[in-house]
Amino acid sequence: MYLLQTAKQDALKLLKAALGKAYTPNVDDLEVPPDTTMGDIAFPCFVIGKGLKRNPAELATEIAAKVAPKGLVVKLEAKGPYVNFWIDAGKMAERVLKEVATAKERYGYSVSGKKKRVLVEYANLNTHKEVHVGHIRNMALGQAAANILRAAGFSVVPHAYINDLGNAVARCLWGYRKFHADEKPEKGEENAFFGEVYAKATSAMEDDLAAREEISVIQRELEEGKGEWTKLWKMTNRWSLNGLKAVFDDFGLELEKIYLESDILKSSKKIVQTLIKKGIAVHSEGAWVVRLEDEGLGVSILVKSDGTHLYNAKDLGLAQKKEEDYRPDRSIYVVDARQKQVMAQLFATLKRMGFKKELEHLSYGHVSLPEGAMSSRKGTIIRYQDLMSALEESAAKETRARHEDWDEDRVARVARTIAFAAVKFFMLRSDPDKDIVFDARESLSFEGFSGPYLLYTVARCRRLLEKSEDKPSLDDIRLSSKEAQAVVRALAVFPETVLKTAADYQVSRVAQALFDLAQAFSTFYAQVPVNAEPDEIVRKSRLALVAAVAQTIENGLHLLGIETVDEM
RNA sequence: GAUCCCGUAGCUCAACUGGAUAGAGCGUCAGCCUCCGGAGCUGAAGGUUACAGGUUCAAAUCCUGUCGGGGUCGCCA
Repeated sequence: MYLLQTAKQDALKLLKAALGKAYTPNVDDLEVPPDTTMGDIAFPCFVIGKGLKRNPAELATEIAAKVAPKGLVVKLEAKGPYVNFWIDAGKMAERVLKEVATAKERYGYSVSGKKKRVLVEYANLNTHKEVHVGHIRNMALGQAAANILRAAGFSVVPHAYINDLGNAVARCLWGYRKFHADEKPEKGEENAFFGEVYAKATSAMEDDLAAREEISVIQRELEEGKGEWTKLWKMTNRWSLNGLKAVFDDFGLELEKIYLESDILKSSKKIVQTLIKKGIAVHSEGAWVVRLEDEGLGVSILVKSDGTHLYNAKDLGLAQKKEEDYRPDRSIYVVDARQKQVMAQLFATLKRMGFKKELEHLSYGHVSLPEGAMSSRKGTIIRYQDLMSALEESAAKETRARHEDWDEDRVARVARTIAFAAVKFFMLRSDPDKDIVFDARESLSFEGFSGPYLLYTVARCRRLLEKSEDKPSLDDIRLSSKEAQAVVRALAVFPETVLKTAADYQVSRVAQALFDLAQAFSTFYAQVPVNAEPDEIVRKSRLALVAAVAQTIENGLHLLGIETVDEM
């Protein structure tokens, strides 16, 4: 058990002793006071005050007077309607530093997930389209969620589902033959190339009924898997998939499996047939649909009137395939918030099919630009490759200026890490469910609440340790300054942050906790000497603190899918 | 029209899910490198939490309404 949990248990014991049978408090009743001068743990007395028909402030005073501090709690005091508990600062520092030193790269981890198997579906990109900043948010979020669940003791299967059929693909093939026949995109340019073709095709077919009919024919041929169009598709799809896989590698995604729409279409069709037989899917206006109006979910179209299948149908096949492959306890879909209804329809349909697994839609908000929504027509899409090279270039410039003696290779390597830290942190630092405005200028600034700031903090820690002639020591820990204690406190809450986040996927909380820790450390660093401290025992204690900070920030960043550097 | 989400400092976001004095970053202003990395630190200014009611010991948070922004609503995902 981590320190803070133990301390809370100690506080609970005292409360139970004071309250007797009147009320049995649990961990959720405890809070963290807004200010450290008010202690480390707080128990509000409003609820029990109401139950006992007593004034909460009086109750708090009574409770505080009734019991004497014990265990990790060294002091308790009533302040208004709250009972506040202070944790023994010395013991806290000692235990936290030892916990970090013992657990190392697993500090913050737990076994609460009991190895339950959780599927995390994310990075659902489309072939024949481009990859842009919106997808970056998806990839960053999915990766972080998977890592955090794993840290909480779940057995996680991260995987992607690639849409490589469907109307968009047909549209793109049509445009390819019409405008770019026989062209082959250069390696690394596949996504951008198809993005352009797709955009061109879309505007060309807009007012062209004949074109729409042609595209519909193409799609049907693709679904049947034969004919000239399928031949062409096999080639372009390979190119496109290579482009997507290059992005996955570049972004550092660990996907255990990549499902392709084209592979599961067959079983999807079968499921639709079964649904029709069972009467769950019905014929309506030429299409096959599932009527979900009574659940307030409208109508889910599975098969269009031209006979081709929609994603609602294909996702059914995918769900079944995943069930066969993994028998998960829980399934999480990381999908854009705009598809809330579609996801709800999918879950509802699966339920009607008899699916009993826990299904969750981890939805995330839309990414827009300061000048408004991205639009391929207006040419305001920020492509993955373009953004990353701009960030890397900017980081390289800064790095070069700081390290004139570094060769270009080293500069590029570090710049790359900084660039990824910047973009991933930017995507993860705000509440997933909220829309965000992606300001390229801000993401290039590398200051303040940013990934590079955290890398910088780690680098400073590493240099301190490297330059020191001593090793950190845990034997006799002396950290009396308030700056050091603030750092210890920030270290102590980290495990709870991870655990909580594994439950609600609010990944931004981890980003925030790391920033709080880094800020506390920066203040400590500016105010308190480490290597220049004359007293050896104090010096070695501070070194231990520095080591713990570096370790914890690194752990947290890794959960967010961010690598660190020793120097920058 | 129906339905869902959102509205907090000039800008971008927090606020432990109903708790104590609403906090950060950017930007602005004023300081800090003869101790370890200034991608940093310290401080200041900046708020009627869109508005109006209501619920209760307590509301940025819950309810109702108004205004404003966005998403979705039968063949694109």
